[in-house]
Amino acid sequence: MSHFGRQGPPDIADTYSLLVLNITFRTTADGLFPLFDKYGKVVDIFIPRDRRTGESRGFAFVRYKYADEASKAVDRLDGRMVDGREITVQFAKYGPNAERIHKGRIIETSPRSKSSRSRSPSRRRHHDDYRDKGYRRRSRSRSYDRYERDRYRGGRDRDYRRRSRSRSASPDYKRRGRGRYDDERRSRSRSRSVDSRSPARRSPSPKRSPSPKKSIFPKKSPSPSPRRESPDTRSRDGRFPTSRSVSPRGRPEASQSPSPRNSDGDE
DNA sequence: GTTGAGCGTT
Repeated sequence: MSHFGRQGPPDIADTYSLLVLNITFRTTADGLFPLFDKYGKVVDIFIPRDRRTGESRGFAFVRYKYADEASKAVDRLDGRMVDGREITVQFAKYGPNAERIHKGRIIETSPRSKSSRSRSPSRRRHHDDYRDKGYRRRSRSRSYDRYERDRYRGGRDRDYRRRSRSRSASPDYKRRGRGRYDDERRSRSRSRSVDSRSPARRSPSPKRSPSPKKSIFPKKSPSPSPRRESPDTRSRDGRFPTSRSVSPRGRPEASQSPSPRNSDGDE
């Protein structure tokens, strides 16, 4: 009874949906219930959450029984501080089934589901069209970003969507002066160690890679990210377990000339 | 433990 949206949509025929944005990721329906219930009769509250992690996406849907109450809640709760964050309450524009909603009320539903429902022509396309709907995460959560991209792989449209939301941010001003500073610092560094005591230390960037390990390969080192290979992976047989990295032609001599080929699939 | 534009499930 306390948990909403646990069994699915109860009845959205005579309910008004409110979209609550900007809520904390820890805010739950129970936490919003008393807040919204104070302004009207809340039929149900649903908070979409990720299917992989199961965390809230940052917004919730509050269904009211009456429009007047919903409107009041929007006017009252819109801009309210919840859990230390200002939430944004407004009428939902889209319904759960892609229906059109006016003032939180569904005004357009399945047009064919009114007369005869004997035939069910809409009984296909019920697959999990996750990316079809443009399922996007809520943010580029640090490392999760890479993790997701690795999973989907090949989703160019996804990237496009993500980049689109940069319209509100302009952190380009923050990266100013850094280049100049770098240049200046580099200049100074050079002047300092002109040939005082470290002739081999004429690196323009002593802070970047002071000790790039041993130069195993005389040249060719385009890999800025030297991913460490699992020691146990190649320790299994004492040789390179890679199938295509050994010798596609059949050359048994692979231990002498370990081709620095990083064919791990940079794409 | 983390993040922050947006429109939804059994």
